[in-house]
Order: sequence, then structure tokens, then C-alpha cells
Amino acid sequence: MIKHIHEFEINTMKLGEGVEAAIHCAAMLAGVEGNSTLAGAAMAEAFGLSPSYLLKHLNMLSAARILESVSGPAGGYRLARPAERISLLDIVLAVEGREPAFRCGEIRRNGPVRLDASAYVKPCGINAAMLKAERAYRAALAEAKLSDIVATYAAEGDPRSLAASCAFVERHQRPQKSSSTKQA
Amino acid sequence: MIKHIHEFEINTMKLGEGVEAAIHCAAMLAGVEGNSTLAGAAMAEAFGLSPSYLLKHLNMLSAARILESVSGPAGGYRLARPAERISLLDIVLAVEGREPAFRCGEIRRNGPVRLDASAYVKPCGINAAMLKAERAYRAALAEAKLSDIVATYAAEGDPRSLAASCAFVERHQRPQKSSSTKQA
DNA sequence: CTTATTGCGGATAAAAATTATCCATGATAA
DNA sequence: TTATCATGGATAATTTTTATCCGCAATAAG
Repeated sequence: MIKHIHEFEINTMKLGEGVEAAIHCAAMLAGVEGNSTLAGAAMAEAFGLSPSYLLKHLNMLSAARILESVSGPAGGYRLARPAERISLLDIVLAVEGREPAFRCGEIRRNGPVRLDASAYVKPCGINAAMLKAERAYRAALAEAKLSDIVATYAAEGDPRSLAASCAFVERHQRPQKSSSTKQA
Repeated sequence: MIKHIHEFEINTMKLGEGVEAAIHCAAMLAGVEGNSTLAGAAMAEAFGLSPSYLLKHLNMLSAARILESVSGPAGGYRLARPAERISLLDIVLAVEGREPAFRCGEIRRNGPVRLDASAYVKPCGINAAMLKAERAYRAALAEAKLSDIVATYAAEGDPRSLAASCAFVERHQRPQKSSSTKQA
């Protein structure tokens, strides 16, 4: 392994790659018409992702009621509600889980001197500060709606990639039978 | 390993355990007097951590100029600057690295249709939204100073654990020769 | 009713990151 | 000189993430 002068350690607070995939898929699904669906395999192709693994993430989104799925031929996924009511936080929590990034291990208790448990009823101040920061993070993600992402993309994105994306959706979306807006 | 009825997947955006250790150590170091130091092994004992691994994290803090280290017997670590000028963000970035949690893999380019690179000069809107949220996170962490943590602990923490912590520091801190406030 | 397509879930495997240990080295106080 | 301690590299153990596969249920179409 080549070590340059000072090859930096890249151990970072990290979001799984599934989040990126999930958001892109959701944004793409925001472009399908009516109650049509897009197959998971089609989206995997669109982003050059492993189909079988992407399905895992899409499944999380289904479980979280962000997407709806339709089995069978002509089946696939669609948004479970309007893009205006889906936030990036919804997606991140669905894919990455609802636990905070900072988990207090209560290591303050692990020293050689064992105090009574009652000495630790007050929450750890460090934990409190970290969770407060994470609330700010989540609040910002909650503000970001999928519809904003799509609108910004349409308004500011490059026309070529927008056209390619729309063409892809047009080509792969599949109309459904049940004609009303939707049903659980 | 026991699997209960529906053992939840706990895949979460995660901060390494080293962060918790690092913050606790820094908070403890805020309690040492003058330019005295605390040995890494002592802090590992205080929190029931693996000494050799904790040293790695303390080393990161040294490299980031958050801590100073003194070699030799009676050596150890101390804060490199007053606790008022050390934020939780400083510590988190030192230990976890400076990369954002969300790394845009530009998967929008990976589809079957390859557009010219010029179609992607505009940054990905998803990436922008995620980074904006992370800025909010970091801003909150930057507000949280180590001195606040310590002060809150002194004011609101349980007297017993406070006393135990102070006693530990008293017992293990080691005065240094160079008598002025400090020197790099 | 049969067939083909698709999502779902479990089992499992491969790859990568995290956590942890060990040892050689240099610094330094006693 | 000796003992203590931080440093850094090498390496191992463990856990998490990523990925694949297969059988199953649902369902549209013939």
C-alpha cells in the first residue's frame, strides 16, 4: 500500500451510501405521473447501483411508508404521499435508523470507583450537548422537502441531465390499474 | 447471539466511540491545575477503556493542538488552551476527521446514458441540502464549549460523581517543571 | 390456470471500517 | 542508568456495511 507523505486518516462520521441512493430514487419517483410505478431494477440501472442491494433500501422506505410498492409484472415503487410532505429527514431516518449519531456509553460510570446508580440519574452533560446538536441537524433535514429538491433541480440543474432524467422516467414508468389517487 | 422477536436493525449514522472518550478526557483535563498533566493510562482507568486504544484518540487531539503531551515519567496530557476556547466541534473533527457525514458519490452520472461532464458542473442539489444540514450540526457543536460542559457538570451534576471525579484528578495529576502557564 | 415479472425476507458471503493489542522508539524525570 | 510515558507502525479481532442469492407471495397477462 502506497503511503504518501501524510496519507490522511479518513475516519469520519459517516452516512451509508444507501442514503444517497434512497434520496435519488425518491426524487426520481417524484417525477412519475399519477399512480404509475418504477421498478427497483430500473432505478438501480439509472444510478448504476447493485439492484439486489438497492431493493433493501427501497424496502426500508416502504416500511417507513415513504414509498408504496406494487408486486407483480408492471409493479414497482411510487411515492406514498406528495413530495411536499416527504422530507430528507424522513428518508435518512428510514434508511439509517432512528438512533442518534452519538450514543452515550455512560463511560463515566466505568471507572474503578463504583458509585451508586442514583449518582447518575442526571443525564450526562456531554450526551445532552451532542444530542442538542443533532436536533439542529435533524431540524434542518426536516425543512428540506423532496419537492424542494426536485424544484431546484428543475430550475437550476443542467437541461441535459434534466431531460435525460425525464426521458428515463417516461420510458420506464408503468401505469397501474387501481385508478383512484391511491389506496393503502 | 440471542435474536428476539424482531431485533431491530440499528444501522445508524454513527459517531465512533472514540468521540465520547475524547470529550470525557478533555473535560477531565479541564479540571487539572496549572500546567499539570494526567497520564493517558490514568484516564483509561477512569473510564474503563482500553489504554492502548485511548492513546490513539488522545493522539489525534494532540495532533489537532487541542491537547499538549509531555513525555517521560510524570508526563501525560493537558489542555493546549483554555476550556473556553475548545468546542465540541474541535474535538469531534479531530477524532472523526473533517469530512462531512454525507459524501455525494455523484451516482446521478452512473446511469446507462453518459452525458458530457459539463452537464454536471452544477452541484448536486441533494448534496447541497445534506451539507446545509450538516453545517447546522457543526454550528451547534461549535457553540458548545468544553467550559460549558464542565460548568454544567459542576452546577447540575450529582455531588457524589463530581466529588469522585475531582478526587481522581487530584490524585493523578502531576505537576510539571516548566513553571510558566505553558509552552508548546 | 399457467407463466412471467416483481417486491419481500432470510441466509449468507465479501469487503471495509472500527476497535483493540503489541512492540520498538524517543523523550525525560529521578 | 533506569523507569515511565507518549508516539507510531504493524497487526489482529471484531463489527458494520455492502452485496448476492434463493425461495416465497403477489399479480398482470395470456
